[in-house]
Amino acid sequence: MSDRAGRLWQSRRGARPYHVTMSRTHHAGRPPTMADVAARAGVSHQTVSRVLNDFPSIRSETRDRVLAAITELGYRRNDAARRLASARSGLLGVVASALPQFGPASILVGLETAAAQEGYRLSSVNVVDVTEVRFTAAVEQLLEQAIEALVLLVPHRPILHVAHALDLAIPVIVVEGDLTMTPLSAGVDNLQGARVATRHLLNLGHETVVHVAGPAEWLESGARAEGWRLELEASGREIPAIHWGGDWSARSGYLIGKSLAHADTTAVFAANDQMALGIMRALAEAGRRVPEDTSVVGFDDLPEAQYFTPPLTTVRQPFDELATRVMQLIQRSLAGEAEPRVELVQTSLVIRSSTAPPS
Amino acid sequence: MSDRAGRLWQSRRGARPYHVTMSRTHHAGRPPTMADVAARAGVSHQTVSRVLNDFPSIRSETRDRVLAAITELGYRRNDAARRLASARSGLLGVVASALPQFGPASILVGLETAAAQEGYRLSSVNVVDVTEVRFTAAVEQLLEQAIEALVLLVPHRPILHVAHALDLAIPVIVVEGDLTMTPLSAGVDNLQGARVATRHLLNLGHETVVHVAGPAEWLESGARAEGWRLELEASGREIPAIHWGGDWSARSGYLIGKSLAHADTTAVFAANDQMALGIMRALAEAGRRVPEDTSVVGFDDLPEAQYFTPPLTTVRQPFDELATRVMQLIQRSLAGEAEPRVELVQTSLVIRSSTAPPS
DNA sequence: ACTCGTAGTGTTAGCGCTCACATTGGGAGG
DNA sequence: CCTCCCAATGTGAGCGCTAACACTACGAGT
Repeated sequence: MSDRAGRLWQSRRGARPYHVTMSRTHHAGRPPTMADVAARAGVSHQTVSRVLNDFPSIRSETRDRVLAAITELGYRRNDAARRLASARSGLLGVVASALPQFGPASILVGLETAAAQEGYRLSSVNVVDVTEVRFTAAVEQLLEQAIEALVLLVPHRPILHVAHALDLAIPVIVVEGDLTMTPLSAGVDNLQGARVATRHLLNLGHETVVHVAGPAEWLESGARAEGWRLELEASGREIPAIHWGGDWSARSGYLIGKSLAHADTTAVFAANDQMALGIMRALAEAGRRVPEDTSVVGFDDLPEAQYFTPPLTTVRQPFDELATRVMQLIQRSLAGEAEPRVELVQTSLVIRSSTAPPS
Repeated sequence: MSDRAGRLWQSRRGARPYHVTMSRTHHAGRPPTMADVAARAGVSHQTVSRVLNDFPSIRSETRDRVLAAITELGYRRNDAARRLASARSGLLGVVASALPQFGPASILVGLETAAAQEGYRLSSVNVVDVTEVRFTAAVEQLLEQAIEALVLLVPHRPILHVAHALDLAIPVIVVEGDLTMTPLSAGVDNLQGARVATRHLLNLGHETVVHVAGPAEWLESGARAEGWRLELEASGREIPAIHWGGDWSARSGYLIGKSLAHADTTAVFAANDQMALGIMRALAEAGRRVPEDTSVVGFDDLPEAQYFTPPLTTVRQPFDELATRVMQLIQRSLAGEAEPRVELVQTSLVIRSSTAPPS
């Protein structure tokens, strides 16, 4: 008999560095293998394998015997051996750069769900400081795991150039990045979203709209700024200088917001909700009311945005749908479909109380 | 010759289900192995292995030859084979349940950083709907990957009982959970934080404090409610009924906040910042000013909390430090130290403008 | 009766690594 | 000058699984 029934086995042999020598003698405590299960069930190891992999032609009585043996021994399949023998990892690699942010985190969770439905799992790495070295190391680490596709949630322009230069043999899907640079990409239609936001403010009667942009190296920043510019241009309005220096944080919005609190700014389009929050705070402290004196629009539609003071008019990003589309791209590409493809997910304007006609 | 130099290799053999038959014939396009590198460098495969694993006794000229061969062939180590042969995964498993939330996401990122410094990698699974079945499946999936320790970022009471019953042979670290149930756990000192928050309000002169709790099945909810209760009790104050029904979201705070907008509530302690935001919104809509009519304290210190209207007084959680402590627990346990241990990270009260003496 | 197909199972050979041990060639110590 | 040791490298086995193919029994078709 092995350990007590139902014990969940797990080797602890491994708790040492690779180079430390150690006897390989099979001590009684090692986790059971397929051969152990096979012996106990009175079948061959291959039959055990077939049961575990849901092959059709197994007598149900045999299957039951195998399953019973598995339970009795507390057997658990060794994923490393499986991957090695099958030359399949079933793994999708994800490199992310701002996981504590609502957007990336939501996409990651959505992707994990979508991947699970197709039998894939995720292996993700968060790159804290986004440098070429760190990024390459992250990709390298994922490739050693034999990921079958790579998803890039790192919308930094320089990094995407690096990614492009890697020239991998697996599909690479860029999410929220430059949707023209990589064959496979998916993203929110930032340009359209920014145009709609700007148009909303113009329709309310504002002469022009000021834009507080995100960090310049993020591609979304560029797309949103471009959408804003295009819409102003299309309406023949004056195009104010872009306020750079934002880093997505409320704090940066607050800092920029302070400089915005002069009388002739009646409408602000912020590149995300957090910065919009900071801007509204700065305006309030300067004695300017939102929306009476200044209208503010954000981008993202955070769950909290509805409860800001005032509730924020913003552009909603459908993260779950984006995740689904990414998974579709991966599957198509894995199935051999080679054409470049850009999945553009549409945003929607959520009008709340932070926007009003100029007074 | 192989492909053009520098090409990053990656097998595509795998893009099919496990049971689909396929020839194993070595086509020219397969990724290079250690043997290929060895042949090119004119050494044995073992020497290549030693170079890759930083063994000391390698002549530097040999090392250079091997490294050159690796670069020329675009060789990349096969992690599955490595794990199988070494019986080590170098993997830490993480089960999380609310990744898009700031707290869990921050801990995960911090843990990934801390783990990387010790040569470990993370394999994480997010459990979207927290049921026993889903949770067990997540753990099972991680165990198949031969994780060396398991971190539970799932502070649901029923789930932790399940986890306890699993009886794993690897260290299990519960983060933010019941710090008495599992031998190894780490968390923020919710009780202390809640007491300090409550005391702050009492010190301002409030008669008593109302508590809006988080979801009952989350252990943090209980600890924060308990801290609040203890502090009121210690001061001999009336203990109002707890407002349950919150789910951490601003929306739930808003709903509860509506019922709070009657005149005799002068101080509210919310179990997190988002709910505090919702409460403040509801109070504002009911014509009650914060902090003049009602003081509000949150918990978390989200980066945005400082820019709420009014800026929120709240309890800061040091997520990064928590992650570091978790890693320390893991290492101690992996090193064989067996005693139960609870790492309690101290919170700090951040006083801003949402609290004031009653008027 | 004799193929033939097929359901159900077993046998064998790797997958690409690391481990343990074997082997070589100097340089230090007697 | 011979031994011994150790640095530097090689050889062989095997980790636990899946792929490919072999095999058996049995019922259907002719």
